[in-house]
Amino acid sequence: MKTQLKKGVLDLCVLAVLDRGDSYAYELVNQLAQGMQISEGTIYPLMRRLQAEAWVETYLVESSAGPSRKYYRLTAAGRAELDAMRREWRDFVSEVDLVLSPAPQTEEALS
Amino acid sequence: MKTQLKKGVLDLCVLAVLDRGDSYAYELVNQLAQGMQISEGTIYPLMRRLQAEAWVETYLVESSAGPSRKYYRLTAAGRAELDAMRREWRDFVSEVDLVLSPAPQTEEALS
DNA sequence: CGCCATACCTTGCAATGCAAGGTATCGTGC
DNA sequence: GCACGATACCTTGCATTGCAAGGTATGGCG
Repeated sequence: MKTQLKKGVLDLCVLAVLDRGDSYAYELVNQLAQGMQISEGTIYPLMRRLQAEAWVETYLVESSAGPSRKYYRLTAAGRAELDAMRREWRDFVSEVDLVLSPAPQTEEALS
Repeated sequence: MKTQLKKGVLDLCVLAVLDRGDSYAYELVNQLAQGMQISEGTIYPLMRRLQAEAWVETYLVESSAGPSRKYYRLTAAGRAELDAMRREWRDFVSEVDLVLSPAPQTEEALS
């Protein structure tokens, strides 16, 4: 999957996944990696940004099969942002599809 | 419109517009700027990239209202690339929409 | 001649995805 | 006990690309 296309969409995807239930970075990578391809080097800085924006908050949970997991939970602000991003995404897709669709030829263009 | 979302889509949009007829950078900006917001600082490096990939070729046309225009014409390779990019775009949108759609809850998740 | 629109272009910055590499914890097998 | 793989965290440096800001040149108009 083309790297550039993902820019600006991964935030949305992560928030959407978190909206279905709390999770931690390592798990998020594995979930999203199935269809989207995303690596650890991407997710950790990303989660820091989301937290810096106060869209998520964290809590530690000890694991019986490795180090403690840092779980992320959507905040109210995060949920609001998710809604806004969903709208932006829809508008963006519409806009691009409009450009991609064959333009209705004008009368003079048909000569 | 969010800057990051455009990354990787502008190539596609420009190729799609050129597929409807030759054009020059200054005009492309004005056309795309209506819905997409794109500036000159973006288009000129972009056109150079497209040309470097041999997806477009150029020819000069003198204008009666300013300096000569550098027209861009899609090459056969450019048209093939456009088709490939259209498919990538569709797949990408499907993938993101899949993540955004509420996941079908599994039996155990419903406990 | 000055000014605006047209039309070209470059430089430097910001954002972000990723590969590569590093650290620590836990269970399993020897 | 100890090596090893899986789990889980993290950082550094690079590549790509959109954009603001600024620069140059042409042609028509007052």
